[in-house]
Amino acid sequence: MAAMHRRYHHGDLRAALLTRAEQTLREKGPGALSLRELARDLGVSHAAPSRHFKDKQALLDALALAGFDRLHETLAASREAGETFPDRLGGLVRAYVDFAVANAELLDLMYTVKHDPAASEALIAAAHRLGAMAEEMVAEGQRDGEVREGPVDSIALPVFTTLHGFASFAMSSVLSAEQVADGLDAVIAYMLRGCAP
Amino acid sequence: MAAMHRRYHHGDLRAALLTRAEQTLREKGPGALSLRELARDLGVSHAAPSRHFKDKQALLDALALAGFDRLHETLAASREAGETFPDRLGGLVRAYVDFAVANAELLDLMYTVKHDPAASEALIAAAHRLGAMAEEMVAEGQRDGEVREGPVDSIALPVFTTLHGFASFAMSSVLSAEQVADGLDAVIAYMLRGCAP
DNA sequence: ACCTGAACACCGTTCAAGT
DNA sequence: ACCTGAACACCGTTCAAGT
Repeated sequence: MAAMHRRYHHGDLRAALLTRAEQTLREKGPGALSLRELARDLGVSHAAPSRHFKDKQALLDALALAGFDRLHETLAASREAGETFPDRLGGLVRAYVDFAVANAELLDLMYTVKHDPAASEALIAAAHRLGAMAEEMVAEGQRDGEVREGPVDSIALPVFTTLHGFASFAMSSVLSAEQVADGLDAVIAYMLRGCAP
Repeated sequence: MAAMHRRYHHGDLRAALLTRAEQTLREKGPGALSLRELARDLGVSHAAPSRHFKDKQALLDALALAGFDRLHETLAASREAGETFPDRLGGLVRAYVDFAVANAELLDLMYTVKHDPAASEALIAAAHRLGAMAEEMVAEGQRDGEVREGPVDSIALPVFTTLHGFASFAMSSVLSAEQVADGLDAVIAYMLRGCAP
């Protein structure tokens, strides 16, 4: 085993790049993210990352996609807990906001305007999967008579919109941590008024 | 006048840099924004911009700040038109969404997570000025009995949040132009339910 | 005041070559 | 398959020097 010591990278360079990239994204911001530094940190030549990501944007896209997966898992888990529609909605909002605060730079990356429209297809699909969760929750609420009738979209879209808007304010520090905590209940109450039969 | 021809820049390099920067931001995206190219385009040495912006981030901040000013003007104008609260709210939403679609990259820049918390003070203040507009509108609606009673913030914050969330989806192309147009009325109706007495 | 020109330390990307 | 090393064309920032 000493023979292959430091020859090739330890197994999965791709995963190592993503992990390390997210770490520096969180600690030093998106501006400090450099492929060359990443390679240096991982003890690999600066050209090595290109085997796994065709360019820097491809790494950023992969990072964003992984972020959507994790957010999706988190929200799905929150949806399980909660007997009533208000409980489930409240749980969803809190989970989304918590993720936004804990992963501000990543969430920013996830929703950043892509100038190349074709490249963002997978990211848009991932966002739609999130929207679909809101739809399911609303539809379930309608079946139980806890949510007003009408096209699911006409309620799920505004709900998802408010959810994301609040998280967006929280992550961009337009709202302080205190304002987020203080405003949360009012926002949830308002959302419930918008959903009420 | 031929004597000063091409010696110094045409009067206001600072303003020229901002104008040109916003143009390339819109046309080629934020990744293509380079100080050196900007200087080249304006026929000035690559070190000249540093006289007006201490670094690249300072230029981006100035750009974002100017964006907030323009958005503020646009929204203030939309608020004048409209006799009833629903009319004024609808006008505000449409104005914000129009701005978001027409200036997606700029709005993204305006709300981008700044890793240096101190640097973004002025930007946060600008966002708060926008929030204050929502507060005024809600307070006015309360006086006229068109909006439910209670602390202004408990209604204005969710309203502003929904507003921004929808614009954010529109600009990040999570929603297509069609989905934005189709969803607008449902979102406004939902907001009004959240505000209703 | 405002700008130039050179210099420095970085980038991302590509490509022949190695194992 | 996976990585290296050198090369290329760019960056942002700084700083003496010019007018």
